[in-house]
Amino acid sequence: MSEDQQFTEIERLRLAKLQALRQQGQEPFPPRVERTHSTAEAIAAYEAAGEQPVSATLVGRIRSMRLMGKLAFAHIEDGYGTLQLFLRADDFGAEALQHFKDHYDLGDFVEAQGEMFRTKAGEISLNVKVLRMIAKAITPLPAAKDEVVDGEVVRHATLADPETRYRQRYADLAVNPQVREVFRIRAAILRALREFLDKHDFLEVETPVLQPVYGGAAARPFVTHHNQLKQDLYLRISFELYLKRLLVGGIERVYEIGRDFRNEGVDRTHNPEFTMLEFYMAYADYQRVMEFTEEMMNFVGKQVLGGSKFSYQGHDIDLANAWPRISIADAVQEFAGIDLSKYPDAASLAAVMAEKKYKVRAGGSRGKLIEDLVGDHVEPLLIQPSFLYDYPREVSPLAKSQPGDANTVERFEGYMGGFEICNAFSELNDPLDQQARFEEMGRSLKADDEDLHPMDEDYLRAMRYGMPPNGGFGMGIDRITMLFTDQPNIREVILFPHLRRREGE
RNA sequence: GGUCCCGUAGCUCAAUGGUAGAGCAGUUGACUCUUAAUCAAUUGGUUGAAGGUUCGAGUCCUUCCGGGAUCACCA
Repeated sequence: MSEDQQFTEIERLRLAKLQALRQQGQEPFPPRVERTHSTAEAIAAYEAAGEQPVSATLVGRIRSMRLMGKLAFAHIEDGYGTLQLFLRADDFGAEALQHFKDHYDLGDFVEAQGEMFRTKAGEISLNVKVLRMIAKAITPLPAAKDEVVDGEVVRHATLADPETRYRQRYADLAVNPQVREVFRIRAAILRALREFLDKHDFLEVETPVLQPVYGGAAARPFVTHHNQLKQDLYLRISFELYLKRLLVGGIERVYEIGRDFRNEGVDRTHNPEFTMLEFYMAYADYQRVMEFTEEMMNFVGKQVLGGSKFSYQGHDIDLANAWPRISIADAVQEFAGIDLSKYPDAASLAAVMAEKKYKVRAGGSRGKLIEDLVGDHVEPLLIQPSFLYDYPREVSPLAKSQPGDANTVERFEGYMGGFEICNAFSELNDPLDQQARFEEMGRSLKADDEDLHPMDEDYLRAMRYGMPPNGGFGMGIDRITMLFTDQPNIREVILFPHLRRREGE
């Protein structure tokens, strides 16, 4: 491929401008810049000085240009806002103005030194004395133009194609300010969660991403290989079993925020890698964790949104209302019209579901069928923050059974906006019961997939040393971010979501 | 993986089976208070790829690539 063919016509023109700058002794990518004010600071300083001229050196990216014969206007954008540059032949120099017109483009980063003033049209601007290129843009940004309507900046014909936006997130972020805002909120959520947990004496830890035995959830793992050890390793599907080992070690309250990997289908609420918070709290049960969850989410709302109310996809949601707590049995009775106590086994439950024309999965256990009922008939209705509790034992191998009801475990899930946001239980700490559950699960999984044997002997050994009773909790950060930023798709809250590889890339 | 929809200029989008277009961006010129600046002129295309039907395909058919929605899957 010749050099000409890898660049578009516009790019070749810009490369020529870059070469011209170099030939004139102006380095288009200098290593150091001057900056006395951000754009916001410069405006504040000018106002604070009673609108008397204030000297300032600003940096930023050129976002608009309006060129006239002996006068030019341009807006630059930095991390704090935008500001208009005013270049007039009288002050800036006729030759310098022509040089600017010939060599500077939208998207270039510049350093501008001059004095703050107000234009005749009333906009606080920088009357530029000296302008310098600090990073030349070869490829044009995909945005068209900004229009100011009632003080709001409206950007026209901006990058909209989702594929390009995700593959070239840098371009998306550069031209779509609302995308930057999503990730600012995401960071604020993480900060607030850490602040809350730290305040409550939790210790933040990091546990292995590469694991010889995966576990803690029912999901297919990614497999990788360590060459020197000649050993297959799995990317973790949860943190659970490692974090609970730490309770055995005497850490009473522990949490981890990090990445989980699940080799499963991809849709608008699932990405192959996603960010999870898990915490474990010794001497707490699932009821205590439920209260703590409400408290934590209200704290996050206050820190991130400044209150408890937000809107998600047209629904007004309020974190501060007491979160309704509904048992699985009551929820299924109310929303699916089935009294679970009358159908004690998979066959009879499947029969009544078929009678009601509900979807029935072939060969599903009673617990699995109950989960399906909840997923189809209850979950989509739970728009306001709500808890479902008391789950079937056979879909919860790490949760403690209810006293007096071995088939029901002390577990809850939190819902908001019509999807699951968290999952928690009174953690099983009886090593003998745990071993039986693993064996049970091994058998039921074996029927589907011979490869799935998540028996973790070392975890059982840890538990035999004695694990304090504790409540555990897991929450998907991506989904919380979707809710708080009103995004319908998980890819909108992940900077570089996974997409299929394109030919030749 | 199944089904449906989509892919046209750098960006946003048009085009009954009949000459591939517009706005913005770009280029050239005019303009000393513009702000989607304005005015005049103008460049830019293997219509995602490869086949097929047809006198003629952006449009119809097949396969492939990529994306979106939905279903399946996901304690």
